[in-house]
Amino acid sequence: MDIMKKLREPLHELAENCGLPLALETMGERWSFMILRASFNGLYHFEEFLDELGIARNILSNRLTRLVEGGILKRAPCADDRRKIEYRLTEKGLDLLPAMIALRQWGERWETGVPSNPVLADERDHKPIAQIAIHAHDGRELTHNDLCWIDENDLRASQSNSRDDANVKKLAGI
Amino acid sequence: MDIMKKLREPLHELAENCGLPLALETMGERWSFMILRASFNGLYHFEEFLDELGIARNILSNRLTRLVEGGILKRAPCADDRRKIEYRLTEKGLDLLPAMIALRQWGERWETGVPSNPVLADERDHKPIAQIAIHAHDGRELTHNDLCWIDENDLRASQSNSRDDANVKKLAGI
DNA sequence: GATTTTAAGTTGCAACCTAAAACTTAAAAA
DNA sequence: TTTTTAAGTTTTAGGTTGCAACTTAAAATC
Repeated sequence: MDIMKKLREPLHELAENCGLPLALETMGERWSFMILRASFNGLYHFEEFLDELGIARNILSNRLTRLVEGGILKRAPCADDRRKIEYRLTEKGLDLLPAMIALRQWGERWETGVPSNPVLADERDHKPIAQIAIHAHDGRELTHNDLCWIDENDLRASQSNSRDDANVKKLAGI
Repeated sequence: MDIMKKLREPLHELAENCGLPLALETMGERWSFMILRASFNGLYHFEEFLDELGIARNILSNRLTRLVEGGILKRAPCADDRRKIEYRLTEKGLDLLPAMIALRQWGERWETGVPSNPVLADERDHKPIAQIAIHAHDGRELTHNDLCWIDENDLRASQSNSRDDANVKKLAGI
């Protein structure tokens, strides 16, 4: 049945201790983020995605299947109409919101001519949300200059004393 | 010369006022984020990317060209060795770091068996950075339940008084 | 100075994936 | 009972990816 198999070499085979290749396994596909965005905007059904995205039927079918297999969406037969199937975000899917907003904000900031309307806001006071940023454990905002890589083992060991050098590597290329 | 043309329909034609499709135009390509990550890790040269990523030569060549065209990397001939070319992150490229870390953290959290080592930390105190999250303008952390869409026009108009309903749309599907 | 090696690409080709349109199946509406 | 709707498959053409071999220019080595 499933004629569209995934024979591409998985990205994550190559990079051991990093979540990024794993994340890209499903979300790095063309259309994945657009489908996710449509889900966040309240679309549930196959034909709705079809109309909204202008994607081909077979590709949509394939991508939805992959998102379901990846645990990002869940399929649920519709109670009142047994032809219909609802695609809904799982907790795992909902948890992609910060990444998606970060990408969206980046696109707004750097790609020309995007007035960005409507705007994502806090429901409490209706003010636009802050830019997604990197924060230290105590809330200070950090830039790429403030970051370094440290080895998991040194983390546990050093809690406050110990020599300061250990396996600290400055984030290069910046 | 450039035999690999981009004939795919651009994603952003379909979705007017949103930065996401624009962002995905370049970063939605397979390998784009992996190349970006390699750049953040201090790789500059073609052959370095080749060894690190296990990508095909021609694909790497094509992706680097697109990233340069997209203003995310810049090409710079190497001063001391005129065979070499350095690919370096632009400001626009550096600004993708929050989105990339958000994706990486998501991958770590949800994809099984990723011990995630080394860990990204604050250089000042060597403590791991916080999870990337959505924040209100005043710093409160927000979840998808706290969000809504508001129309740009109402934003300007309503500053504190005016009727509260206007064009506020709850983020659905959640 | 001639030959080899390195760096960064191109080119050719087979396998793979995508897109558009037509077809299928089951359930609901008319 | 026939038509319409929802959600897929199948077919087929054409675009994309990946591997290996080739190219070009500059540096290193003999």
